[in-house]
Amino acid sequence: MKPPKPPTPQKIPTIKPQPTSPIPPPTPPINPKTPTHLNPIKPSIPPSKTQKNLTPKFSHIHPLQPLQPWQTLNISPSELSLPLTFPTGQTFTWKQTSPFQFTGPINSHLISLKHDINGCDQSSPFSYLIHHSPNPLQAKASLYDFLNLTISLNDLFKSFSESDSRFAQLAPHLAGARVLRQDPIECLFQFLCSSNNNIGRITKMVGFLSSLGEFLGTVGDFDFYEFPSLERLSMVSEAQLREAGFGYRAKYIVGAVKALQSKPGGGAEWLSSLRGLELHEVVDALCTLPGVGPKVAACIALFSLDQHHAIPVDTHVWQIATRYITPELAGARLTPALCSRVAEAFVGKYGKYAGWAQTVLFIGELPSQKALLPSHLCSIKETKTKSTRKRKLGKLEVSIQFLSDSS
DNA sequence: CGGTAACCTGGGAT
DNA sequence: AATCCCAGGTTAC
Repeated sequence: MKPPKPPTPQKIPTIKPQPTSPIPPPTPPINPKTPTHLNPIKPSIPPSKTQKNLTPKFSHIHPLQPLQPWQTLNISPSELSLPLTFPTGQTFTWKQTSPFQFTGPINSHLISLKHDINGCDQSSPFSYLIHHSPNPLQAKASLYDFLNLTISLNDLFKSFSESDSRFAQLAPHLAGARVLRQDPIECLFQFLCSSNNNIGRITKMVGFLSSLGEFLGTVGDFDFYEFPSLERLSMVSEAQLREAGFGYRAKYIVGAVKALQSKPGGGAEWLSSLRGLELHEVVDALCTLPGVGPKVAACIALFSLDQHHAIPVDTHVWQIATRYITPELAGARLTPALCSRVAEAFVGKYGKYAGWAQTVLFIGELPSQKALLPSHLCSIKETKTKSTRKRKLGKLEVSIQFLSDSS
């Protein structure tokens, strides 16, 4: 039994600009001589081992005065599942703030979404609460945009199920798994943190970056910040990031900020302007940024740049593909060339919104979700060491087979 | 141009 | 207990 935690464990006093005024460019508040003073990551996550899964019992009691009461969202559960959308690796800034509630920043709004499973109208069980907003009238529009609600998940699922019987089997268990439409800057820096990394540490790193932004409020045990602008991000040094535990990704962050700031019209505008381009142009442009390769580029493209058929090919997707879509690649290793093969195969199978299908299938592969699926739909994940060994041994053979296949 | 090793870190498996 | 392996990869050789 432990006493209630202090509400603001995460703090970067040397970095945080004045809360109310815009950042004064001539006098950046960072003292580069004292990077060791910076130690925000550790306190951000309590040291106990069992903290993560336990949702606070009274997290609905928060110190913020809500601007307005809860308001209904006109969305059905088949169009949105909170647990299949927020904690599944497309955003790391939203947190579960009670059993059926998630909270996160959308630009400078801080919003909670709640699924009321006891409500009278189960066709429209969601409501939202604006904790903080410079313009509450605009918050709803921002929320709808963020949730990508102009796209009908029902229609997509229907279409995917027609193209793929396995998807049809999976679909009922993964209804409401939605692709968000995030801010491109926020999305970029989140996925810069993701390379060769695990969810827990990515979350900590993103928490660090976030805390460079304007403080928005506290909900449950979590502090929320507006994701920092490039200008604010530029105030943190590589040394500070390394000190904070970013490892080699520290130079990616610093480098990407610089590269973006050198773009005509400013990096944020440059990034957003990619929304109108073709996927290959978007990916090429993103890959010019340090730390952005094909995988990260696809994530940014899909999760923030309206590239609905971008396919981030990671190890999970690779597993799915070799099992169900391109079995001829089974046993081969994940190389860039094969990644694009897999991506093409996904688009061939699911079409224009293949990225959404990929997201659903990816979620189905997550250990947390697998537990909820009927066993016959679960892929057999035997002892890892064995399959890895086999894969390595069979690599040459399979590559040859693949080459002869495609010629 | 395709294949490989190195890269930071921390948690879990061996 | 020490080591290995892996995690939503990218880069440099």
